[in-house]
Amino acid sequence: MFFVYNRDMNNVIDDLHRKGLKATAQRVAIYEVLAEKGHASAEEIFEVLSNKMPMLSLATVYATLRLFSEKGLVEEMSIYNDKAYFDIRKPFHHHFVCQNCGAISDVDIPFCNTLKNMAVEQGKILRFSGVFYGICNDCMEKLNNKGRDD
Amino acid sequence: MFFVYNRDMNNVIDDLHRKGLKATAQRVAIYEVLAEKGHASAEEIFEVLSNKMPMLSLATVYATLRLFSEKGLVEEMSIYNDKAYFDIRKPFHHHFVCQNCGAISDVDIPFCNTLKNMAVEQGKILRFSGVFYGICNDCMEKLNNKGRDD
DNA sequence: CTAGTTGCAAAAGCTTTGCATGCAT
DNA sequence: ATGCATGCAAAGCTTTTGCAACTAG
Repeated sequence: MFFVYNRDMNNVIDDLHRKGLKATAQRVAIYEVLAEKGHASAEEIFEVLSNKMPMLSLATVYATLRLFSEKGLVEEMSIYNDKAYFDIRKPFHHHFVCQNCGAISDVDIPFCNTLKNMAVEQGKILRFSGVFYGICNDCMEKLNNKGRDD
Repeated sequence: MFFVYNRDMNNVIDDLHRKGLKATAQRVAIYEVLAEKGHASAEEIFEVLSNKMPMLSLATVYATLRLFSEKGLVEEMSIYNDKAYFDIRKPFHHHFVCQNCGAISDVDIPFCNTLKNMAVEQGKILRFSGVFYGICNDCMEKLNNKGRDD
């Protein structure tokens, strides 16, 4: 181990060991970036880390995220169809995506039982992904101001 | 116009004209495949049509789907992050995706107000995408039978 | 007639793979 | 010590783009 991202590292190492994974520096770092950001793409994680770990390979980030996903440490989000985002597993929550600036924010909502009950007849439900697409408040404000100037 | 996919073609032509689009044979055909299947990927549509329209280009299918999406004739679905699916616009409904066989089916549910009200504080909501991931009834049965044999 | 569409091939972007090197346990 | 991880470069997919030929209105 030759790299320490922050002091809570031991918790992360334990988390990885509990899932039967070797606690490499790369895995710990990737996990911590995700824990801090909540959700991120492979590229974003790579960017954040490449200063402190210049040798880090993007392929490793992808492999690690896939592994984490299989072990249930993170959840792969389908928000844009051209890029995968990964989310640290939390109790049920959904996402709001701004179609203007691309920002993704969490929407903390208890799982909607109306939905669940009506879908359950299709099969066994393992998870639900809810995504709101719209314009975030910041962009609404900017767009309104722009409208006034014209 | 040198190709007729079926007899309801006139309705499709009108739909396209109403959106200010030229009614080319390719567009009519793509629209009709989508109307019949409900949702499909560009590749799937291309496969279905390539018998009857051997000259059809996959790039045209992509361009057409993007155009339809901009005009509100179809909706782009993010279900798998590696491939886009397109859905004929219908009143609110969600999707069930089988993680075993990949089948996508509709879940007809009125828009859940609990969700909508709690998300509205994040910004202006334009649309909501709800996806249930699980194992469909067919696969559940097959998997159970397999279990018995072992 | 003319703007907009198509087909083709090449390019772009995201993700995976194969393999030699290196490291956690 | 050894099986698993990593890094690198190349390949694989989906999707977009540039451009010449064509066509719907």
